[in-house]
Amino acid sequence: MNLQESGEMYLETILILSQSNPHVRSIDVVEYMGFSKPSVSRAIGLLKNGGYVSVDKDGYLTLTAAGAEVAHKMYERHKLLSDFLIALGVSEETASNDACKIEHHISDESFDAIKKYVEGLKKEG
Amino acid sequence: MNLQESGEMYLETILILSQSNPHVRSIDVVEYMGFSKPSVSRAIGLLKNGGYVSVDKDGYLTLTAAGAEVAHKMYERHKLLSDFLIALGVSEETASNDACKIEHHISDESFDAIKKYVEGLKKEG
DNA sequence: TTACAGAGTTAGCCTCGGCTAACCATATAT
DNA sequence: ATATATGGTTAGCCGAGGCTAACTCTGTAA
Repeated sequence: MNLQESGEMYLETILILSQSNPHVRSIDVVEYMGFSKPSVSRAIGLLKNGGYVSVDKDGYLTLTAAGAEVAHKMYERHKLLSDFLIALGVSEETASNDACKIEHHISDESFDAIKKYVEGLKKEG
Repeated sequence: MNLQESGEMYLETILILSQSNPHVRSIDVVEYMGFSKPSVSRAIGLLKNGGYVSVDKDGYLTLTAAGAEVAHKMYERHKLLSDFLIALGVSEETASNDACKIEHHISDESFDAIKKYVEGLKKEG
């Protein structure tokens, strides 16, 4: 299975929800992402099939090691790209929206470069 | 007609080709983008239909005012985002590839913020 | 026990944007 | 005059990823 942008978004969403919810179900993903139940159902099925998510008998979703790796990568990118845009004067909402799109398209090389830059900014104060 | 990412790419490509070619035909777009003739044919048809491109009797493509506006916007974004990434130490090739994707997803607000930052860098030298 | 609400699945539709195969039209070269 | 190369179009396939309608469970409440 080749993870597409949408797959990455689902994984990141599960991670985010698991930080505030004791359990994450498909219906939580439905509410968070604003997609229909069948869309989420299929997407989760594909991620499960691809070894990114496991689903227990109660319908609780857990990220596998592979899924967690992707989710954390996207989440880190999201936070850092947001911070970066905010540092340049962009509003929080726009920064978050843009980060959400860019995080799936940027290369490791570019992301790492931006990361170093942002960390440099922090040190300078 | 709502312009998608792919439409923006076609328009930008026509602009780029028109800077080095006396005339731009669909076949030139085919070679530049690496897509099949039918894919380009349909895409150009849609852009023509949407009022972004006009095609004369010899098959020469011209951007309309609306098409040129989009193309220049994308081209400016592409150049500036590349420059920016290069300034952060990213290789030219990666910078260009990433710019190519980001240019379609970033908001005006974020782009303008990055633009100001890059222009600031230039002044500082 | 019957009914209803909540969660998930199945079936099938739609758009976007690639693709191939095959065809058409024109222009040049034998 | 016929053959071939070039450029473009038509028809139709495919995967990704949304959607609705309608179904199936399951658990709780009347």
